[in-house]
Amino acid sequence: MTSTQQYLTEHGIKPSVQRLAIMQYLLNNRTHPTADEVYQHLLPNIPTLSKTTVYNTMRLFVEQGVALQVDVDERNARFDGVVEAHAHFYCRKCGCIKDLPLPQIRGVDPEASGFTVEETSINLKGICENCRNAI
Amino acid sequence: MTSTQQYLTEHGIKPSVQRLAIMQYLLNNRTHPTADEVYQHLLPNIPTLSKTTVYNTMRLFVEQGVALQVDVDERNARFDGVVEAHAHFYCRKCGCIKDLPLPQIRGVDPEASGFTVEETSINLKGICENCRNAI
DNA sequence: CTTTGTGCAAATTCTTTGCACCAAA
DNA sequence: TTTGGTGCAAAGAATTTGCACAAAG
Repeated sequence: MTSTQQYLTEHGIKPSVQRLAIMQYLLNNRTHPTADEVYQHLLPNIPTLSKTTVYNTMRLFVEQGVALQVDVDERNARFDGVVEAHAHFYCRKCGCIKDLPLPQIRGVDPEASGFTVEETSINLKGICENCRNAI
Repeated sequence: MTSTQQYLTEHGIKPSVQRLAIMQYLLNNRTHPTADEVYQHLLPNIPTLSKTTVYNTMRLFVEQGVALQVDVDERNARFDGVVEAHAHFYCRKCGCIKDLPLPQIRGVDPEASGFTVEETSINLKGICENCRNAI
């Protein structure tokens, strides 16, 4: 049983009140929230919280590998505290984002979960051939 | 040999000068350009072109299924005239986007093409269970 | 003390909207 | 003449930046 505080420390992140609250929120609410959603939900508990801090913290989390930025909603950046490999399903009607275990993607019935899939995208990120050779 | 004009017409798009030029650009330059890149490249030939028209046209193209919006670059929307299923590789250093045939993704050596893959994301879009049942 | 985190306000950037003019059928 | 396309200017929205204050070791 590793505490959130330990978790952050192990990843080189100093655990401030704000950072702990944001990470807790990401882990407890797996809704892939926007920066604003995180901000709105934490504001009652941390009245001095600013959106800048949420953005700063999200960037730090992504850099340190304890969060992912999900690029499925073209309007807002969304963040995910689950860093294990999995796929995302984005609903065009209500805007929700659901997790899908990877084996399910390759299964016989991609819509077994009740989703109507209209589009699938696979995006890789890294360093391209040219940039790698240029080092 | 289907002309671009026929191609647009077949998909319910009236082929104006601007629309033809934009579709030609997408098909000839498979660089997944941003709206601004399309605008800048076409401006010399169509001096009255406005960015609004580029955005309008891109939305129309995506709606009519002759272009895709690629969500791999968190800063800008990018567009792709190739609508056949394929994956994208985004280079974090130079910002280029390369196409990858789907079979390559599942192959033994994902980096055979010379890319260093740091992150893979699979995103589905459609209608979720709740929204489908709510109709 | 010294370093790092926080947060306000302003700036930046991308995209959309409102509206008027233009073009084609 | 009516419909739809184009484009300018302005608005809107998400995110970043500059800077000063606060907190922690």
